[in-house]
Amino acid sequence: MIQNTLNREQSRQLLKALADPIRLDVIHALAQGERCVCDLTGELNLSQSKLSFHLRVLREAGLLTDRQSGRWIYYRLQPDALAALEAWLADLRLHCSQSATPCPS
Amino acid sequence: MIQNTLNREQSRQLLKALADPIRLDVIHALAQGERCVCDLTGELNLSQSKLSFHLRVLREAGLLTDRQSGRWIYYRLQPDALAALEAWLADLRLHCSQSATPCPS
DNA sequence: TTGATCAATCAAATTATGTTGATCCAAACA
DNA sequence: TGTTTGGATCAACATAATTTGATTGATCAA
Repeated sequence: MIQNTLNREQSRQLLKALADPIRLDVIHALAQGERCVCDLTGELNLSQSKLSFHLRVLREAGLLTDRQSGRWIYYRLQPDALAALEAWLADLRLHCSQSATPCPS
Repeated sequence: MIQNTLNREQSRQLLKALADPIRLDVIHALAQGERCVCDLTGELNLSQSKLSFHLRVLREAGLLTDRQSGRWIYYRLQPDALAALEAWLADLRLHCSQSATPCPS
């Protein structure tokens, strides 16, 4: 996530990845800092394959990055992705308060 | 959406509502200002019931408000909801770059 | 090496979401 | 009133996403 203006498809990917209760738990856990997968499994009380599935969704959306160290894999939030989404949302607000021209037009 | 700090469930509702291509089209159309349902149907080339379904999802999530004027119903974006989501995202970024303590801990 | 552990992946089953066409309701106007 | 129009809703169907349990690959320690 290098650029900071998202197109519609990119924003949808991010939103879809975030729009799940388990993935939000993961996001909130990682908002406190980087974590190992084995720690997350315990902290969030998830089966290994379930957590792995959701980590993949978040990673593929660009919201997480991972690094391996020995046997362990550490995940962390990608703040750029969050910032890009914030900017996208901010843009939406700019002109939205304009009233409609009355129907029938 | 009066408060501006969302809990996990509220943010999930907003994200889930946004995470759909048709609803993003609706959001983008309304980002330019208020619109009547009949205009949106034409603009986005959607069947009436399909649009109505998606408008309801967005409305119930708190992202849209509607007003009736005669036969027509006008929808507009609720900028507070977008702002609340932005604030929620910004919070997530604050401490996320802290490194993990190495496993085994 | 061998066995144990961390984590990713896969196929099958389940659950959740979205679509379609029909029907209903309320407002407007003849 | 009766009819038309804008829009919401419903049930049946179609599609997409998630969960589960089993399997695999890689790393490390004995």
